[in-house]
Amino acid sequence: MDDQLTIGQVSTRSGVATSALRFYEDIGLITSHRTGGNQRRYDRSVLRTVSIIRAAQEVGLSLREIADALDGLPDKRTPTKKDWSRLATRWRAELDDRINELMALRDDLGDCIGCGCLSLRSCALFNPGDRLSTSGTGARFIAGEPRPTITANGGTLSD
Amino acid sequence: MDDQLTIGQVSTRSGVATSALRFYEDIGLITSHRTGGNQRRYDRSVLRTVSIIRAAQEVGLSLREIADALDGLPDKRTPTKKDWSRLATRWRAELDDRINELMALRDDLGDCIGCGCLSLRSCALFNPGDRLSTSGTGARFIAGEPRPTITANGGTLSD
DNA sequence: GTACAACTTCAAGTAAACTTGAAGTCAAGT
DNA sequence: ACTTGACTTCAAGTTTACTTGAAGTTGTAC
Repeated sequence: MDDQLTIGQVSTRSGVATSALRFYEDIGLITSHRTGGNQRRYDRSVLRTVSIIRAAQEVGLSLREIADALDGLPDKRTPTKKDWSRLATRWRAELDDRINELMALRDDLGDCIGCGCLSLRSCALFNPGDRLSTSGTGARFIAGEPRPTITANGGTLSD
Repeated sequence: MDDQLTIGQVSTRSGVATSALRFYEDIGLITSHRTGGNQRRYDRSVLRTVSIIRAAQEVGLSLREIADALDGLPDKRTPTKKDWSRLATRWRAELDDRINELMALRDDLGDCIGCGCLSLRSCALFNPGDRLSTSGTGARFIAGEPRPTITANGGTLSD
């Protein structure tokens, strides 16, 4: 009946471990206030924020990026309908990019399976240079995936 | 003119840092032999293996999973055309799954943008339980993404 | 035959996103 | 009042996929 939720309740309802919730708070993704006895109490709106965090993670964003997006909101931390709409629109675009990348890779794989391209002369999969140049502009590597330190020369592999 | 490649040459041709190549060798993904002076020399086929490793990573597999797949080959380590075809087929299926997941998420995002579902009653994005039950069987979480330790109860969030 | 880039090993560091454990405090039911 | 589960902090540990650095060796071009 209380309008405030304990960390355990938030955990149960959101499916996110209490340790993760504390961690999110440490890095400023969510906020809480405290009881007299120093226990956290959460506003119900934290459930929305946590859901947004998880959705954004599934899109492929790092917590840092999510925090930045949330910090950029005019009225901090608890996104309004409009805020959410804007975030969703932006994230959807990133998601589109990632989907397109994966579909291109899938096509490559399909070609490889069909053409027996282990001879590799014409296989896009075996030509990193080609891949990079054909997947358009924008982020090429997903978060956490380190960029290659040396640019591939795109040389074809001889069999 | 030598048929053997130094680690630097493999790095340049594959776009993979020398430190990464040594690391791959440490964990058994690739092999080399040594010169009299203890320097690594690679067979040209290592380029194929490295390409496969990178492609598989892009699909979302961990190095451990890749190593397992490569170890499972009848004639270890350097996949033949047929091996490659089989790997590619399997990985393409995983890629399909991941793409489908992301497209479902994209649709959810699209719905959210359109419907102003911050009231959240009907929004798939805000209902982890629904998401899990609608995305079919098979791997639900990509490699490296830790499983939630507590299962979501799928409760809807009140606004 | 010497300079110098490229190589060697090994230990330690890095980053993200958390989890685990210890040692103690709080809240709620009986 | 007392028990017990839920909570607190803080430091350290975990995993993946590498990178960095130190200290020394090799290969090759001149």
